[in-house]
Amino acid sequence: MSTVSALAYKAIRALILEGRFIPGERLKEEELTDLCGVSRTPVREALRRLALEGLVVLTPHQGAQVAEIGEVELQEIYALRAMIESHAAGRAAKRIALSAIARLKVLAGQMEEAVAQAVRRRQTKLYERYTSANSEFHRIIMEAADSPRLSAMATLVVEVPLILRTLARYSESELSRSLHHHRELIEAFEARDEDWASSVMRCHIRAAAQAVVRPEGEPEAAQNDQAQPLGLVG
Amino acid sequence: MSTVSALAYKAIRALILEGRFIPGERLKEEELTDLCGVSRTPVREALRRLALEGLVVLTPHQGAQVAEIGEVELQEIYALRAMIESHAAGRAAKRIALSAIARLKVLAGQMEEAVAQAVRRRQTKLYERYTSANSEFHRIIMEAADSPRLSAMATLVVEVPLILRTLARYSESELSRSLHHHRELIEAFEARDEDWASSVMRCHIRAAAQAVVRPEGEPEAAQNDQAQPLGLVG
DNA sequence: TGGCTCGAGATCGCATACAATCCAAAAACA
DNA sequence: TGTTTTTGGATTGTATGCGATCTCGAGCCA
Repeated sequence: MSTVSALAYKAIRALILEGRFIPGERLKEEELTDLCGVSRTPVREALRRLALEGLVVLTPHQGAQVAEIGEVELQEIYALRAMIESHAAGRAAKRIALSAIARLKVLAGQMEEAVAQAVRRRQTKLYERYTSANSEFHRIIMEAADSPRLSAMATLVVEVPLILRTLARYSESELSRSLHHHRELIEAFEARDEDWASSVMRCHIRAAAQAVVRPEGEPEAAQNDQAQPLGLVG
Repeated sequence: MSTVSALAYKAIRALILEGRFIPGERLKEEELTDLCGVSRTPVREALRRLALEGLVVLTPHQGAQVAEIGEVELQEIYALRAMIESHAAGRAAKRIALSAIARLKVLAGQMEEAVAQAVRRRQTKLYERYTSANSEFHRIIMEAADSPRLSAMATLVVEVPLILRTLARYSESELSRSLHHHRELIEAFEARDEDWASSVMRCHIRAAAQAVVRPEGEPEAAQNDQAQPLGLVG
């Protein structure tokens, strides 16, 4: 978009998701004005938009602050995410193009490779390769569902948890299960089985919900089933 | 709220829902400025908010217009509504207070009475009594679900169809079914049966989706199963 | 006559000035 | 010394001015 307002929106959103502002922190308009290099008007519009998307909360005459998310709220959000994404998967099963399915296979392969490599090297960070592939995987399915409103709802529940900078700490067996979910989803799509796809996605999200932990949580001593910190995996 | 911005939001929203602006009509900021008695800034904020809620669409440098909804979009919306409200009913089953259930019974009774009266008098309009009771019925359930984000999503799909000024044209048997759904829902709540409540609500919405027609549709000759035009019934 | 270009008017986007509100620290009082 | 009041600064809310962009019709050319 060519509008300055959209620019401010993206900038502020990025700042929040990068953790430059922590949950609960107050966002002063003038401060953002400096950071974004635009005037207050577009900053205000961006804040209003972010508020409706749930990333910030704003109280009249008191300004905006980054949304705080409690444990129960996080569970609520994951429940909604399971609802939305499973619905999307169901719709996608009837509509997704063969080329899109092919792309899903590539992505699934990339994730498997990334995990295998991380396990081999015993390294704890495979964020980038895994999560970017994972995001695209989910995005493709959401697009295939072909329901703009559903997409809008998805961003509502997918992005908000990110402000917590939550990491999913997956055990090796959990990781493996997640990878199998991806493959099973693809099979369900190829079978054009709405119900199957929907069910697998529901499992996938519910399983992910079990693995989210707070970033300040210390990396505990590894169990024999070694835990892998990741970005959001679900 | 004390802010002028919120006032403008409510005013514009009311104008749209009243049909004072028809779908596709352009909303000029200055025009709204006059109608609301405030300056352009709060009007702009209101329009931005309405855009995110789906009531208006706005394109850069071209202003806002009331959202237009096609037939397929309407079906999409009802599918989402079924998803959202059935989920809400499920959550509500586990949480709803007994006092709220009591209130639901009263409302169900009122709707039954309204329908019975309308059928007796062969009158075609029972909008007000029925629809207000119906709205409260659904609102209570949504509140009992105790999930703010879910509520937000609900307004997204409940309000948008209203700009079409759609009427549900229910046959007497369909009306009867709807009333039975209400009672069945209440029973499911009393049984604290999540799955039952969810399923009934899904039926309720899907059935409603079948009965929505455009307002400009002429009132066809009544079948032997006499059709009752109503507001949104589902 | 039909299509294209260009320009005037209208409208929007952004910046800025002013007013209303809130918060916190200091002062006054019990 | 503890509590209330007041007052100043900071911050948000609202109005308005200016420049940018778009729309649409008149005029021009083929």
